[in-house]
Formats: sequence, structure tokens, C-alpha cells
Amino acid sequence: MRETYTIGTLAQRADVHLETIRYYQRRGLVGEPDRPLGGVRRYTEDHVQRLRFIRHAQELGFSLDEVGELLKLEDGAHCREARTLGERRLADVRRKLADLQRIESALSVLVDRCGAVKGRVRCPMIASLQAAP
Amino acid sequence: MRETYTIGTLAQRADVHLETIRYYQRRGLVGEPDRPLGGVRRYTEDHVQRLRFIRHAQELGFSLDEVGELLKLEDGAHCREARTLGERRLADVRRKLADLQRIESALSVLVDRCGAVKGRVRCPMIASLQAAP
DNA sequence: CTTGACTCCGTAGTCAGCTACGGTCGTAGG
DNA sequence: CCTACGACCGTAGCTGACTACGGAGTCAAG
Repeated sequence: MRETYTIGTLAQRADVHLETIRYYQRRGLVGEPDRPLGGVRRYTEDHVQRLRFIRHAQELGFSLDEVGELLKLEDGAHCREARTLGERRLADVRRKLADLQRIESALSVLVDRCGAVKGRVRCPMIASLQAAP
Repeated sequence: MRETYTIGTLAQRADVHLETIRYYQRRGLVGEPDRPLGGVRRYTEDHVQRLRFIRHAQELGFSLDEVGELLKLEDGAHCREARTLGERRLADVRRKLADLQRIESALSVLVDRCGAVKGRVRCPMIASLQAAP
């Protein structure tokens, strides 16, 4: 028969903070098993899986709301919907990537110029921040 | 003589929300002029400049705490310190960039695979989220 | 001198994703 | 049976950067 865990053990096995599990339950991402007449809930390997699913999705940048959407497609039979979610995420990631790349190049120019400065010249980093709109 | 503005006008000229200015004041990023005996404070072009400085720094990814540090170097005479701040920021930006790039490539592979799927095969996106740790 | 727009000020709410606290109850080991 | 350790539960706090609200005061135009 299947092993079961209390919430603390589940937290350890899935490497997720206990309070985080309770938080996910409140958000409806993780189901709570019935508790036997005022007893203690027992979780199964399915719950471990689900917590891993959530973490994997988060690692790809999905928000918990989006994770909720993905969990509805858990049976793997709605690939088009999953793809749409992935595309949205990808678009967002690419936007952020472009932003960061602009920042990276601006910043590295400034840092380099600060390194090249000799004597009492106005600091290029500060000067750039003071520049017109 | 110099023009002065009330906070609302300052907000318009610097294109910053009025409450944001008050927030910056509380954080000590922007000084408040004395108010003449229970009257209304009057701001100058210097304040507009400072708000722009803050926005520029934020656009390079500096946090408001870091902006505070930068503002201490406003005279442009402490280039080494400014450079150090810039380097820290740059390191952080590059870390985030690397993270996002990993996400981008993982996600684009998955989206592509979802696009290539024919028939009733298990959705690659979902399958990947369900995969082992 | 009144009206109405604006300022001042403190406090509280927003977003996301947790994390913590504290009192009460269940339960496993000795 | 007693004692810990943990589960349960609601609620509150945290981060960062705002944004909103409400009541009192000020100021300029008409």
C-alpha cells in the first residue's frame, strides 16, 4: 500500500517550506486530503509530484496564477492551451531579456568609462544620470 | 529670479506621481523645502533634476537604496565609489540575464515541440513540468 | 468672502510570494 | 498516562516601490 506523509514530511520530501504548502492550499494549487475526524491529514506521493510540478513551472518564470492554469492541463491532453501559455511566457521573457540587455550595455559602457577616467574629471556614471530626460 | 512650483506642478514637470514624490521625501531621496509658516512648499528646478536623476538610475536597475548611495556622489567627485556601485549592479544584471537566457531557451524548445506534436501524444510542455526533480 | 482646487500629513492598502506566530489539538514513544 | 513534538488554523508580517484616502489647512480667483 501507498505511503502517506504528514505535512511536515511532505515539506521535507518536496523541499518546500511547510507554510508554503499551506499557502498553495489556500490558493487552490494543492488539494488538502480529508482529515479523519479531527485528525491529521495524510499526503501521498501525488502531492510531492504536484509540488514539483509547481516548482518546475516557477523555474520557467510562470506566476502562481499561470501555474494554476497549467495544472488544469495536467492530463497532457490539451497541448494547444499549454502551448499558448508557454508562448505568452516566452514573449514576456524575451521582453525582459531585451530590457536587461539594454541595461547591460549601458551600464558596462559607464563602468568602463569610470575605469578610464584620469584626474579630477566629472564622473561619467553620475554625469549620465544627471543628463537631460 | 527662479521659478518655483508646488508639489503638483513639480509632479507634472518631472512626470512623477505626486504621491511618489512624497514617498521619496519620506525615504530621504528628495529634500523638502521649508514651508513658510504653515504655508505651501515651493520646489525649484533642482528638484526636477533630482527626480530625473532618480528615474535614470532606476532605469539602469538601481534600487531606491542604491539610488540613495548614488545621490551622495552627486557632485561627481567620487568616481571610484560610483563605479563600484555600477559594477555591483552590472554583476546582478548579468546574473539575471543568464537566468533569463536559460529560461528562454528551455521555453522556446518546449513551445516548438508543442507546435510539432501530431495526434494524441502527451503534451511536451506538461510532460516536462512533470518530469523528475 | 466664498468657492473650489490644491497641499499637508499620517496611515493604510496594493502586488506576489511567501514566512512567521501563537494558541489549541492530536498522536507517537516511553 | 504523560510528555513532547508536531499539525491545525487564522491572522499578521515581510519585501520594494509605490498608490490611495481622508480630514484639515491654504491659497487664488471671482
